[in-house]
Amino acid sequence: MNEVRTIAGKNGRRAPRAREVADSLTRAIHEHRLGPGMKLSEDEVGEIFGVSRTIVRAALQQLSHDQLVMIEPHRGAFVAQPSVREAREVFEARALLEPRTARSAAERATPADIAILRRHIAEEHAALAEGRDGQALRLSGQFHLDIARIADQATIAEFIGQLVSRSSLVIALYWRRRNALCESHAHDALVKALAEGDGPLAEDLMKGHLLDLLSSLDLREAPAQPRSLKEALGGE
Amino acid sequence: MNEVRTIAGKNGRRAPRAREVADSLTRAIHEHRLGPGMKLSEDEVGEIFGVSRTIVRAALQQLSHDQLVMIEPHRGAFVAQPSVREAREVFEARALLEPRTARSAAERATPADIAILRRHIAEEHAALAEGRDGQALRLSGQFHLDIARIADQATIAEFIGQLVSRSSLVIALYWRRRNALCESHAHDALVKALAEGDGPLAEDLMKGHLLDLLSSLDLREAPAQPRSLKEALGGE
DNA sequence: GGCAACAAGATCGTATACAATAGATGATTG
DNA sequence: CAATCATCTATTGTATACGATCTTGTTGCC
Repeated sequence: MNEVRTIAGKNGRRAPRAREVADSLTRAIHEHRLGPGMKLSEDEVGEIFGVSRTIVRAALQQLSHDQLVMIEPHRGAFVAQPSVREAREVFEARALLEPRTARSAAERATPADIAILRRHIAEEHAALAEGRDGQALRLSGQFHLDIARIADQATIAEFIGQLVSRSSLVIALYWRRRNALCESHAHDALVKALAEGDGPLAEDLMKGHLLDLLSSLDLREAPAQPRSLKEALGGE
Repeated sequence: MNEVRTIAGKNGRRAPRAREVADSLTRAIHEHRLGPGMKLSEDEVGEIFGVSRTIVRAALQQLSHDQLVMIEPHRGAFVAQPSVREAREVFEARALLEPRTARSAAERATPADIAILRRHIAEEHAALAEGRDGQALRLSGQFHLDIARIADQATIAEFIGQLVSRSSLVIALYWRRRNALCESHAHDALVKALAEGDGPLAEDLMKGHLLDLLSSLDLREAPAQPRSLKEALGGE
């Protein structure tokens, strides 16, 4: 848990630091450097980022609102461990939101938007090629968020952002096959549809892509061993 | 602004108080006792509820995440004033989520669920009859949230809860005709469809209901005079 | 008379200190 | 030897204190 500091190095400006801490933690969760069930002690996190517990608490509350961490009263904050049921719900919500949003995005996408998407996909491929699986996963989620933003729907984008985050936890818990490459092509096809302004196709592709993602999970069994802290240390 | 204390009276238990404060404020906003643009000073709110600024800050941050209040750095927290654009986004998101959710609810609703819905509708009518418009509005929103819960979709229910809250602000800003009765019948029809387990009908009714709601707003003009604090006081 | 610079006041941002609770450790007893 | 209970430590919940920043009222100058 000691390689989380990512952004924490310089605290040159005195901007709202809680946001920074929350973002760092969110990123760490997205990249699977923090796994489900890990305890986030206020003192510990505070020391890592060089801030007071006040800031850490604010950050953890934010993450709690995004359902990324569970705060148990008088116990502490833990990275969330979505149940099978929650996992299904997350993907059902995505199925409701994302296809139609992809269609809107296709109707509005500008060449600049397409360029950004292609760049993110390229980064994702590069990360995968270099074995930085965590970053690849995060960028893969970023792609979905980009589409929502292209659709020019800030509210829906916010929801999708939360869902993508939670999906990252779901994947950490229920992922079946480790060769995650399959979905890259789905993203490529989607970008193509967006570039051509083909709304209905984009909607269909997104719907199928989400179904593929869901079917690549193993949601029939128990939480795939909810790792406790000692287990995390024991594996080392 | 001094009739907000609703729940604050007795602080007998020492449960997580930030949640209580947040809930009270949320309720006050739902009932239009706190209007868009009102300033929520930390000291003031803290004094009203008899808690420290620490608690108030946590509560305000929660509301900020729900987009119910805007926190401007070094300025303070204000009840949000959704722009025309945000107002549209809120209803577009609802249009994506609620109809399908209503369909699911129709397929799962138990007699007990229907009873709860009918009870809430009855309360809503009663509140309207007695001129307690604010509570009627809140209960009207509660109805939509109930449906999401009946659909057994906690995640989507959470989103709809946020959207309903924001809708309350939108209504405060852009409501055109004051005779709010029209929608009651829509709710009655919806309950009927749910009771009969008619999913497609429920979906259609919900879609139409949301369109009606949207069309009863005046979203063509500027923020319908974003009431400043002095205006709020001047009207009294 | 209007505008700009300055000072005073208020409010927020953060850190720290204290109180309360949960969990662990060890002793004690059946 | 196992189970239970008391104490003790570690961590969270809350309040308060201090420093930073913005707003506002005033003053002086143009």
